[in-house]
Amino acid sequence: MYKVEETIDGIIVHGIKDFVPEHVFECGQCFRWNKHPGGYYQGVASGKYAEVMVNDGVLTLKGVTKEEFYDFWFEYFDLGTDYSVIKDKLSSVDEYMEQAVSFGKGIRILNQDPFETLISFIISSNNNIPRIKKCIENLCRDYGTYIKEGFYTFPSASALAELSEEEISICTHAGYRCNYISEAAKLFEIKSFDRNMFSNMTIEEARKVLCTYKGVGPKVADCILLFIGAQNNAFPVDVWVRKVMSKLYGVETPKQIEGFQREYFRDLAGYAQQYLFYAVREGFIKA
DNA sequence: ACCCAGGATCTAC
DNA sequence: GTAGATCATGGG
Repeated sequence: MYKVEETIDGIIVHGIKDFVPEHVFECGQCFRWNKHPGGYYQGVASGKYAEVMVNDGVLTLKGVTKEEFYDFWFEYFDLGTDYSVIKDKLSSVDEYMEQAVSFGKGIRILNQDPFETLISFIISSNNNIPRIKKCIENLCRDYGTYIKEGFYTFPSASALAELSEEEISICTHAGYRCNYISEAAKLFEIKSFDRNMFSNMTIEEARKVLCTYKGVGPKVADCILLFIGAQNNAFPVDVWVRKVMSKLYGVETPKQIEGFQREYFRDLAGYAQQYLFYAVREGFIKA
């Protein structure tokens, strides 16, 4: 399906479709990838550093071996999913979706690390993306493992669990969320979760479990379910999506939105949400 | 000084 | 079960 070749400092993958790194990394699902002046994205996922570039159907991954690609990056970038099918279906839903999909045509929903996603989206609540990224990078620099100059792993649950709230506060400046981070890390040590566990539950059950972690409510729970790749029909509703739902579709309350998106987007709700969120937040769709 | 950001929690009804 | 106040932080 894909042809993979090793190079002197990484690999190249042929036959790539529907993959624009800027769309993938800037659409709000992850916080630890940044554009390098050299034109590629660099970042760390699950303890592994990579440089990412896509040109004419060829994915270049520097710092990655063939083995690491099959063991990890293939799933991380969701390369087993054909986004052409998803985009065709969503584009035919209505004109807003057609616009949103055309704008974010290179989005792929990543399969991210559960604990990192949990903590990252706890930090995201009532916060803006630049600050979220700073909080997370501070956390990684102080309590993650050094990889190379300027790059660290995301801290383990046990590393964060043994910190005081004050230590977390001094490090992150995350305000009242420091208590949530501390409590969630401690609970995760006792009661962890993964993608497989939540994909074998109904979405309602999975949400209920996630909301037992302090700082996780309905919106953050859906972000976690979607961005660890457990539930493709999770539909996170933040201030931007709320605006879209109100102005484009005339649904207001959380219950109205839930009922509408389920019926309207079905099993593609998560993808629909992400195309809409990206297009609205970037000002391509006015709402 | 005020408003906002990928909201959640706590309290009161 | 649901409306309202409150929660730290930094940027506009």
